[in-house]
Amino acid sequence: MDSADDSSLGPLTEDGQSAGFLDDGKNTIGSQLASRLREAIISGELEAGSKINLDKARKTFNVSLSPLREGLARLISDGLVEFQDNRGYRVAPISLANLEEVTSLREELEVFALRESMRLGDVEWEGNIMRALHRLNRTERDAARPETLEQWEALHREFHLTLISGCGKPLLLHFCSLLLNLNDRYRRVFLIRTSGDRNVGQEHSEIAQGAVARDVDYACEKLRQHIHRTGTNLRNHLATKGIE
Amino acid sequence: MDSADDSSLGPLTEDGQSAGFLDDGKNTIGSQLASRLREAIISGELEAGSKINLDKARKTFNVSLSPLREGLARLISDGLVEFQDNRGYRVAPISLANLEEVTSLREELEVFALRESMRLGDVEWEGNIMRALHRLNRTERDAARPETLEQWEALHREFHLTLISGCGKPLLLHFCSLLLNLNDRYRRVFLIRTSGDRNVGQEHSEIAQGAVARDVDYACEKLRQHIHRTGTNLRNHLATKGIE
DNA sequence: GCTTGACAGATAATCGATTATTTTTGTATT
DNA sequence: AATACAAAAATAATCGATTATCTGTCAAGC
Repeated sequence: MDSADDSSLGPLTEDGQSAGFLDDGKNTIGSQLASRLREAIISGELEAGSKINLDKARKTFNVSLSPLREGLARLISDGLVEFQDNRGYRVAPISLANLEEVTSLREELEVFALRESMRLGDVEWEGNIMRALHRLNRTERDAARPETLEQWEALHREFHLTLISGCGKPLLLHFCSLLLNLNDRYRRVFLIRTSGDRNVGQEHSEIAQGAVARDVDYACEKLRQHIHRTGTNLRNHLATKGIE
Repeated sequence: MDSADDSSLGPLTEDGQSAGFLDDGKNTIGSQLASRLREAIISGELEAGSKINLDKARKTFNVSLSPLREGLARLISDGLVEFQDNRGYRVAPISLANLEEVTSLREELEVFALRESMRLGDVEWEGNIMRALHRLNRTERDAARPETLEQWEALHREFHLTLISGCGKPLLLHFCSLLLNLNDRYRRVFLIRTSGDRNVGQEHSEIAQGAVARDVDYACEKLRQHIHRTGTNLRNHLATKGIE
């Protein structure tokens, strides 16, 4: 059938969300579900485009409809789930067109946000960048061990968000965070190894150093190229798998 | 108390949503609520920053919690409602900083979308612009008659969305639509008359004509100025009312 | 007088059951 | 065989009641 393969999705545990943000520990079931589902979608555990059967999901996660809908509603804001009245939810599909839009918008918005951050960011912002860079570059990605991939993805996301965190524009940050989610899904679904002619670690370093040195043109151009190369790389992998 | 003043909000009627988009008529209560609440927030009927008491709202609209939460969840995606676990919903607050961000992002995103539309848009896109422009310029705004204001707002929104509708980037359109919502709320809450030195009708005409003539630099600059002036205008009104 | 903690009322979250809608299946008709 | 329709099954939406959490109040202790 068309249903998402959720066979490996266990019931909810009490861990809440994982990544670096402070967790007030008072999460509702709906919140936990949102985190759990977000990770399941971004990691590819739930297949892109597949229908989400509420009844099955309810049983899988051992929850009632209310928090399930609650959680799914949040993923709609994230662009990871689509919804139609009386027809339910489905995992947002992937496509070449979507990937290209995500890449194009990242080039536009992330670069704009970086420019603004360089204009407004303070010393703490600079420090946060250097820390995020260091942690990222110290983490090895080993395709054989999935937990290192997850770890790397989290730190990579953190790095990109930190870069632009000084821009003072909450809405813009929200948009960028959303685009990053969508982008990361492509990378994780296609389990990309960076192509031979790239040294991603160095690319990150150049961006970061340009940023803290306030060399606006340099840093922005490096970031734009970084995003663009990732897009090209992913596009090739998509083409290989025959996705249009 | 802190609760939104919903005294004038009646129970749900079966009208569905109003503006020019095709309505499949099969809307759920949650959908209708979302439209109803969106309009209530943008029009200022629900005060910015006020708490939304679920129980009162439930009684006001004569619905159960489930569709109420459903509707509110959608407004979160729209940036019109904020939510915190176990602490409920509140109408998104307004502030000078938020207005400035909205203006700034509109300048960035709408102009980008217009540029892309001019690159990709076809003759139908051009036609849609001219129609939207004509309908907008034919509609008078009379502060004495609220229905003309609503009408004008709907057509104005339609015009701006049509301008950028040729860009071929659904996500970008979504962002712009969201920003337009936020922007329109400021205008409607502050019931702006355009300042004397502006002829908004002419501004719209210039943008539209530049767009269909494919004079990229001209049209984009006119649009940017148009957005910027609106921002400045609104900022002054905000300052007058003592909002920071 | 000020803080702390227990209680009560208010509010939000969740559940299980019911209702509405869609989708599938089977059958009769052309 | 293809189409159209009707009944049945599957699925989504909603409801009313229950449970969990939060917030304000008041009294006891310092």
